[in-house]
Amino acid sequence: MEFSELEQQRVDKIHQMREAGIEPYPTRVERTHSIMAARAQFEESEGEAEAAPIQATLTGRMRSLRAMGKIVFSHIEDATGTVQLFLRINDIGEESFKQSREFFNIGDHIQASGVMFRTRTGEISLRVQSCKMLAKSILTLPAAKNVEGEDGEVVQHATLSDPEVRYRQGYADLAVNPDVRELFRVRAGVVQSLRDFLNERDFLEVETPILQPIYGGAAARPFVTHHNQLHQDLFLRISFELYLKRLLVGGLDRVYEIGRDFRNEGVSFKHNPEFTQLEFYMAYADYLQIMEVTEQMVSTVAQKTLGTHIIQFDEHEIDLTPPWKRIELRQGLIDVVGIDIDEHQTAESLQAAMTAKGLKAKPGSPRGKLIDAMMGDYLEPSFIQPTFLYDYPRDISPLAKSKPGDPQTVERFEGFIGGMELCNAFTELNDPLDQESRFLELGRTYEDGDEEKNPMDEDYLRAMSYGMPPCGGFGIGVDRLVMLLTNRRSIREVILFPHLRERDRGEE
RNA sequence: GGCCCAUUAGCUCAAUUUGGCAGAGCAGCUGACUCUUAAUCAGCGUGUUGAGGGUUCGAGUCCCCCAUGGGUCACCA
Repeated sequence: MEFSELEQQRVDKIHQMREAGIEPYPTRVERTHSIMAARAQFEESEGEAEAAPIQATLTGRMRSLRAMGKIVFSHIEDATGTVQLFLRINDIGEESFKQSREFFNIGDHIQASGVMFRTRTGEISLRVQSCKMLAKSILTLPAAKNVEGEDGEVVQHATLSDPEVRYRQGYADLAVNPDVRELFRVRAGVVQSLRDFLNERDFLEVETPILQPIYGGAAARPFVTHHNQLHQDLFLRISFELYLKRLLVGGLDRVYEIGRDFRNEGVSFKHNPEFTQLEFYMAYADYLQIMEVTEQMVSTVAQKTLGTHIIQFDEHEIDLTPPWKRIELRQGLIDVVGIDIDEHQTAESLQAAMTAKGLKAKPGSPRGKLIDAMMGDYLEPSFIQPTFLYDYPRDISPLAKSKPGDPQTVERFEGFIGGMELCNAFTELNDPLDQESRFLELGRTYEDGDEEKNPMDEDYLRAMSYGMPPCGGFGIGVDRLVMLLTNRRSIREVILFPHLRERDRGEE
């Protein structure tokens, strides 16, 4: 490690401490209360006439330091809160006081024992009788501080804001920005609420392979890896779908999985190469029932984690209360772009209609992709309030069941909130012969080199041939849900250690 | 991948317009101060201005190139 002069001073202190017989990174720690518990116990005792003093040993990171002659004020912070320490030379002794002043810096983890009391200004504090270093910091954490300038303007100093540092050094971001810590508590609450919701409805949580010999269940390019001993290429999964539906064949009627998907595609404010997905499959249900479950699930999660169905996202106030708006895809496109996809059964015809309307249409795209592109460009951004878009073209939905009496359309819906696609669901195709022909259809539609082409999964077809119960399936991007519930516009804000390009270290 | 913007002290930012000694606040260091919380007071600037090259008497500033980040377009269930 190379240190700046500032950092070298801290390293020198570490050596000086050891010379003075003080271990800067001791092995044993004592702690009698969390900071929150000590504060609560003290406040309770204040109400009693003859309460015994609250003796406490607290631990935390030093966040502020105000030394004035023979007393020192400092705030320490643990996961539960902050409390002021009051160090007085009379209480801890001259030698100990001197060492504290010499060796303690903002950012250090320390342990302090003493009695809870209130200062003259009324702040709950710990009158320290003894203290010790738990872990010396070398790099300085920015200490957020608000200072009023000469012109009366309040300037906030030294809060970490460079996005590159915040993402690359998430630990520093968390240490310095309390709202980031709070965000990940909300995230954990969201995941917990999702689990609770499904568990209460008799869903079984399962774990299926991440390393897969054949990828599928979505139109996306995979990451490829290799098993050395087996001499076999493997793919990181792009969805859980095909494995979870095998479980329905096996008699697990309601299953779900929360885990990581990997897609080898562009990154953006709403795409990270790895992201957290929830998928569930529910036997003896169709997509209409799944819509109802979806509304209930998302609004329940919001209620449990935020205490409300009304969320603020960007400039929008969004009401998650069921039922959500439902728009048929075909009708939505008629209303917004003025094209009836039913009148254009071939890619060529649709392409011509789009060009005539002045819409951009990538030449040579299959019909389904053109429809999908129109939907993404013109419908998706306008769906701020929760909206289900339903009934999709068959050729972009190879795993969904056709609508009765309308073989070109499948029972599929996507849910949108805040102008973002949030979830995707359908009545699952359970006819193995139809499924096989869908796979073959796809093989013809996509070029051989197109990695989005779903490879034929023979084992999946075999499973389905044993008889898969009619079911509804559902997938939701958990990161995007967290973005909505925490009002963050970038997926990187809600992921710990989001992927960034590797720094060029060639010169070191 | 294309285009635009950014990168200056540990952190947040000036100085770039018109090339002329690289500066503040916070934190840090030295000293004073026994109830502060923006502590206060007196001092100290700690830097390969993202990397490399060029123009120039002189470059943080202008030019080229590279890297990283952000935005946007392309791409993308």
